[in-house]
Amino acid sequence: MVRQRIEIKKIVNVTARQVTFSKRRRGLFKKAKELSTLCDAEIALIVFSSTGRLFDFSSSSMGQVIERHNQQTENLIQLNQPSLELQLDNSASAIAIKEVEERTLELRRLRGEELHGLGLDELKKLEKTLEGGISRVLKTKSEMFEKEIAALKRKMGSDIGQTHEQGQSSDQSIITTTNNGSSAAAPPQDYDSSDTYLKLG
Amino acid sequence: MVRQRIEIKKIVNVTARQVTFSKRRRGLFKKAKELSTLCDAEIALIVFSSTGRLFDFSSSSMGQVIERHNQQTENLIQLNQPSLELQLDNSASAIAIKEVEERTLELRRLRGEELHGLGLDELKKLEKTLEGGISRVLKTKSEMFEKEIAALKRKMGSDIGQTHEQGQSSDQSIITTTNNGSSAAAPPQDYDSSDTYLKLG
DNA sequence: CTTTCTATATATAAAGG
DNA sequence: TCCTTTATATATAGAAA
Repeated sequence: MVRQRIEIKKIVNVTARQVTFSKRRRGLFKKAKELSTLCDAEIALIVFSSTGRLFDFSSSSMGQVIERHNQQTENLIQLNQPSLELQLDNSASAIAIKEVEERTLELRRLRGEELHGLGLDELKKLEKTLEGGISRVLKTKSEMFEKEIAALKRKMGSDIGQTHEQGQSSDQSIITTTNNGSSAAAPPQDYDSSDTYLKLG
Repeated sequence: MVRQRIEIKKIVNVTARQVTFSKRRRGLFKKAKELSTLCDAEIALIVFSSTGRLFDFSSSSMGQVIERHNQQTENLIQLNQPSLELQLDNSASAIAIKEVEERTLELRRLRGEELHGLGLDELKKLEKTLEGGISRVLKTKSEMFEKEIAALKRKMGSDIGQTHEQGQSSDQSIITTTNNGSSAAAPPQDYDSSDTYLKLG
């Protein structure tokens, strides 16, 4: 990257590799610290050199960040590592853990997080699932709005046409959000089969 | 660090913070990957944005690196209690099963299936998650297309001796147009009344 | 939140201690 | 492995889309 661009592949010369490791490791940790400070992010960074030496950094506590990571990704196994072997022998436990992992991966993918290994077909399938999900969520939401509106109308009818202030700020957002989600008036471009995603606006 | 040196302290302006986070996060992950490749280092990097989104990278497997880290730092203890194997297994099993249930429910909700008990806020949150997911899925998909196109152009160029100007990656069109025509992932629920929410528009 | 552009601040490859 | 120095490759602040 400097006097001569280096290719990003393993440096064969051992000495050069160590030197580069030293310098880049420092830079990396510096950047990590800056990011956590500047943007109020929670960061954990663990680095093992090729010689096995450990370097780490955590904006809060390493265990805390790792635990939070586990909660999101739920690689669960982490939590049980002391008795991992024993647990793997236990069929019920092993099965359950496997299930958790499967579902966790699927969840992450639905959140758009673990997409890199996927092929085109899988991405399309994901897309379709997401479109279906959002469609139903929007539908449910609008049903709630309709009920609310109906209830409000009943109330107004039973009153004498007076203005009331009981309306939460929610009803304003109701209208906005609903409009947003249901812009079916102007169909986008061409689609051959799917019509669901137009609801995304 | 550029037109004006910035102080390394929390950026108060929310928008500015997000932008900086986005850019620096990318830089950080890039550096981490380069270091692991160049120097054959084992790296785990976990970042939570201030809004709670997770980003992570691991040169091998996250669990593997974390476990190695734990071994070095001796963070973990437990399992000292002999004769508790059965209990551990049982509790692990119970925990895992509970996790499976939680994740299954979340999955179903993302698929738009188990929405009835939810309140407005939860629906909105779901919607946001789904939109984020689909956005990233589409982005990933279009990136694949772009790569493919670029590869094809290179090929054509070397075959015919033509020069091609790929220009900017202005393929927003791909994203919007790219809805598939294949892969039928049968959506679980009925669509017949799926236009209900349009009435509010 | 992501990305583009541009002007500059940083990081770092090389080489030598 | 760690510190220089120097010349150059990258990263990124700010503004805007």
